[in-house]
Amino acid sequence: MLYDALIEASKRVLASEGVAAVTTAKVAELAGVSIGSLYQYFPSREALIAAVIDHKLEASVAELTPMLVGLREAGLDEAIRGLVEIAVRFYRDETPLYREMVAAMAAVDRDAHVRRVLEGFDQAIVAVLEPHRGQLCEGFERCAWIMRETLIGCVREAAARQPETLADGSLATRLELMCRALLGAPAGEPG
Amino acid sequence: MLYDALIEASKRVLASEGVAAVTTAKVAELAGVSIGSLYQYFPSREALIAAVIDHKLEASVAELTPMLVGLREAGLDEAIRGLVEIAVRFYRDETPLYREMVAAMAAVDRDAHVRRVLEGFDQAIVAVLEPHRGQLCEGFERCAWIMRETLIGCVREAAARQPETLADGSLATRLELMCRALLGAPAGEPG
Amino acid sequence: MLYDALIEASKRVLASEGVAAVTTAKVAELAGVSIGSLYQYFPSREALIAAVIDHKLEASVAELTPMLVGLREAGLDEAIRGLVEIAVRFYRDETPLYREMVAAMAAVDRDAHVRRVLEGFDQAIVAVLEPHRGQLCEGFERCAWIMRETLIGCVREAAARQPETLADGSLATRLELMCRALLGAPAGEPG
Amino acid sequence: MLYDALIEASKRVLASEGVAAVTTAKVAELAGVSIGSLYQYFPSREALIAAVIDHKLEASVAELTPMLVGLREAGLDEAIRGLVEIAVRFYRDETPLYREMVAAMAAVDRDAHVRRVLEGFDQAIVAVLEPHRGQLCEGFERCAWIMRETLIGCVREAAARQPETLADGSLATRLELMCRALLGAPAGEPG
DNA sequence: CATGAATGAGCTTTCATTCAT
DNA sequence: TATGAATGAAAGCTCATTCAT
Repeated sequence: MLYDALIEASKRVLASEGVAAVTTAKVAELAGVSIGSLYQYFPSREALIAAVIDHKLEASVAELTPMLVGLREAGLDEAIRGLVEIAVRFYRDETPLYREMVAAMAAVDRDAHVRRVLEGFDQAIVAVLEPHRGQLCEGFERCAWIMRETLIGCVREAAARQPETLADGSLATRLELMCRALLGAPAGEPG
Repeated sequence: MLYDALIEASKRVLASEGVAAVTTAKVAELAGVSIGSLYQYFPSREALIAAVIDHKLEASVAELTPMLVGLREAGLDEAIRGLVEIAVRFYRDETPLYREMVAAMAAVDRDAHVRRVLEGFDQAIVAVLEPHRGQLCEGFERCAWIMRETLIGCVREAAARQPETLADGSLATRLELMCRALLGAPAGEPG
Repeated sequence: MLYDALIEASKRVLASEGVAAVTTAKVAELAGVSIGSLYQYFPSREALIAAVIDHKLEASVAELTPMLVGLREAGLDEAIRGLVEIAVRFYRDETPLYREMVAAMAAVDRDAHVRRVLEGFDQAIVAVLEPHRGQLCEGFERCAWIMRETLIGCVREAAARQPETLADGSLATRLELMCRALLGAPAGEPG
Repeated sequence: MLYDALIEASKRVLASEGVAAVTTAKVAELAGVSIGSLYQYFPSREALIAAVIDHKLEASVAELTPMLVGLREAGLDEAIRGLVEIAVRFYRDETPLYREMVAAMAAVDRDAHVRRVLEGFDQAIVAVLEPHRGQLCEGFERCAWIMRETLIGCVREAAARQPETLADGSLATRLELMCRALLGAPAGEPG
């Protein structure tokens, strides 16, 4: 489908050359499509970029949701370790695309949508921790966004500038410690 | 000096309208300078934007360094609390400019310089904690970047989407807990 | 019939938005027809616009001819008054469409056809005056186009910029005076 | 001056090929100027076309005003003959440009300006006739636009389709008769 | 015949950059 | 040095037209 080809091409250009390089002509050519066709699927360059962002966010949600749901059955130790692991596995490889997506959002204003997706993640985290509320500090639900921001931010930074800490698991260990402290969870048995 | 006027004008446009709006004509006019003159100080638009980024980073360093140096005398509790406080005070208000600077960096590639600045911050943090190494876990020096990323990331996100947690101090409290856990510091007395 | 629907849709767009807005896509949609079908009835956009012009001219001829024929029985006074009246009744309301048609003709070149239609009108006017040739100046037949141009031009201008002169009949009175003078007709009894 | 070259080039394209053919690229090339420069003098294609119209109107005013002023000293016969003559001399050669200007105005909306210019002409006509008000019908001032419309319209039509009536003076004779009748002037001595 | 997705030439406009003054 | 008019490559977008279904 041309629509998908255009999204795919845009994503490729975005990840490798940045928003400014996402020109309608380049995307169309890379997708093997005429510019005219591009404009039959997207009313403007802005709309195209917005669609790429939305698309990527949706894909993230679709990929992460089942993983998070799977953790609802887990014990507290496993749950925290699982959340950290998901962050690592997921954000490790996406760094360049995400970096450019931040720039793209500044140019296209998808803020409302992004916020909705992030809140969805926060709720999913809360759902994972809920069963263990007895072991957690009061108001732990309001910490979900801090956890999410810390996990994603650190994994991203690690991918870009401290890759060995991802490979040897040392980052994961540190993140678990931080999350436990944030949630008021008792010290876990060494993973 | 014309150079400074141009940097200042660029920063203003960047912060309020984004990288894409930083055109040579607009910057020159805002600086009260002809475009011809702009090109006498900067070889290209890219160079101008890069200079703006560098300038802002240098200013951050200049502003934060004395604060960090001041913390070298402090006790561990005070030190940790102080680091969190610095992050809050400094990044709370800069969110829009930083957001646009991320987009700008994606377009101009200042990575090496950014890395150098960040490493400088990490070393400053280590210097603050050094006196208390007996109370900290082994290898705490290698945690500085995690701390830095967590503090900056969370404060920025809070400024953008959870401002009340900055006002009521609840974010600061949580961040302190996380930092202590990260560093292996003993539980502090309630601040 | 699709043909008529397309002509009708074109005329509507032409009258309300001007030639430039007459796009094949818009016309086809308004006619409830696919663009593909449009091209089965008209070889090009030009041909479509030309057809619209021709259509409108034909309709004018069809509507005015019986009125003019009706005047052949009339006395001279009545004939002149009738010619003025026809111009007023007919061109009063068509101003916007005619205005756009002038622009359209400049873009499509229907000159030969227009000329033929206008000559038809001139002959019809002559036929109305013929019975009274004894009361008219020599060569009055060669004045028909002057009469036609004056009547149409003034009524159109009045409709656009002097509407009250149409309502109170003052324009009609003046035009009658002018026509009489043009034709060398004796001063008429006040209508 | 580039400004004038651009106006001139536009006028040439407009007169010979119509509004639709007035593209920024074509005008710039014909003027021997880059498109970039065109946009330093005119903010848009619309503005360029509007300027061409305004320019032409101003030129007409500048050319006709002294002729009209010159007629204020004249006797009634001479005045009427003079008004007709001015119309003939002036509009005889401009037909194609005026034809396209009508189309252009429909596309650019200069109506207010055009109206102002036309009213100026009407006032100038009144000023020419004023000294003879004793010989004219009551309310002759309100006939100026009818006179103007008739003269311009008929000369234009003659230039396009009845050129011999311009050459042999027969049109002028007829128009004088019509004007006299319109104004209620006594029959003039044969010119 | 009818459809409408696909095409691409061509239009308007912007903006980084140059260079004669 | 400072200026800003001039440049033109390149971007976003439209729309007449075609053609496989």
